[in-house]
Amino acid sequence: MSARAIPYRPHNHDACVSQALTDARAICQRQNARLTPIRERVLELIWQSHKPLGAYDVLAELSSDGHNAAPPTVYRALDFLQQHGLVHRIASLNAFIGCTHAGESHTGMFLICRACGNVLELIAPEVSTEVRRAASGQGFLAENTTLEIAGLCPGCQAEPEHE
Amino acid sequence: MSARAIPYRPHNHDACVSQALTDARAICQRQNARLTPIRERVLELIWQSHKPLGAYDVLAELSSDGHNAAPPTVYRALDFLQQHGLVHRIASLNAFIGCTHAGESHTGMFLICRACGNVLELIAPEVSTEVRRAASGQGFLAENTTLEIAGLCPGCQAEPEHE
DNA sequence: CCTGCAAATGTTATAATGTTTCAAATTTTG
DNA sequence: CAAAATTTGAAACATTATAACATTTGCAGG
Repeated sequence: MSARAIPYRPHNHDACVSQALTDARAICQRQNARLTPIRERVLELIWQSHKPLGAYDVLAELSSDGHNAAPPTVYRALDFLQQHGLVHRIASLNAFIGCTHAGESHTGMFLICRACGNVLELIAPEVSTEVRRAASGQGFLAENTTLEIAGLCPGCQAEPEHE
Repeated sequence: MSARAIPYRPHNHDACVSQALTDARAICQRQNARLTPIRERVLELIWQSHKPLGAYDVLAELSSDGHNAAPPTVYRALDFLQQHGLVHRIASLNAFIGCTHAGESHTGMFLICRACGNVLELIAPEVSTEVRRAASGQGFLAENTTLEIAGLCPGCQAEPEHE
């Protein structure tokens, strides 16, 4: 898997999207899962930026496509994409973001900039290790970790308080 | 601050509640914050168990008190309690739980049992350290961490799959 | 080919969670 | 006490998510 762009920095985002779609197709094929047009379109919409998108935002985009969709359509597509590790849900925002580590088994950790809204997904093995250790120290069997960190990205620390 | 009960194990829960209320009064006094009757009642309700309670659950309890409250009443009380570190919001559950470390400055980590629904709040300095390290490794200024771990508590691992 | 099953999608309605707004009451302060 | 600030009441509304059931589509086996 190739080097990854940093959300906060300018980059050719179209490349992110097409890479994500290519990866997704491969992953679904490998898993015998059907990346139907709707699902692919939702994935593409989610990937429009590195800012998480709400389900109803996706819905609105679909509508402006001319696709007359209802909420369940979107939620079902998102469920599918989550199940196959293609998108993540950000619980603290009720929103969804494309997985930048699809295919790799991982527990994501999300750095959410409260100023620009971009989110960086990070794999931090040392964090995962300590989390597991802390849980098992209590005899707790950890299955699923939600780790979301709100704050300021490098760019927004530099120029505080304006778009 | 005294030893803390473990949610998963039987304990005199009334003691938890009254301890929490006593602590809360002291903390609010110290901070010149007004723990009004509604706020105190909401805190008490949240503390009824070690399972997180939804805002509308609190609302229902208030109603059965005879108190005819509307949603904003509950959300305002919960905001206040959060602001003063007396309750936490569990983002992955849209629910609230009493803080078992009120007064101590901390970043909570929550072990959520998917079987019995109890939640243990944990302070794990090594985890916090690694989280900070991972964030600042990206030049990210971390302000607020959401760390919620779903899984099975010791008791529910022992007797799998029944109430 | 076609038939029948399973998976996916459409459609309508509704549930669950959370906020805005403005008015009234209460508490604090000068 | 009077003015200001905080808290609460109340109604409406916004947002997020799911339930239930009908319909269509893709596909395997006869």
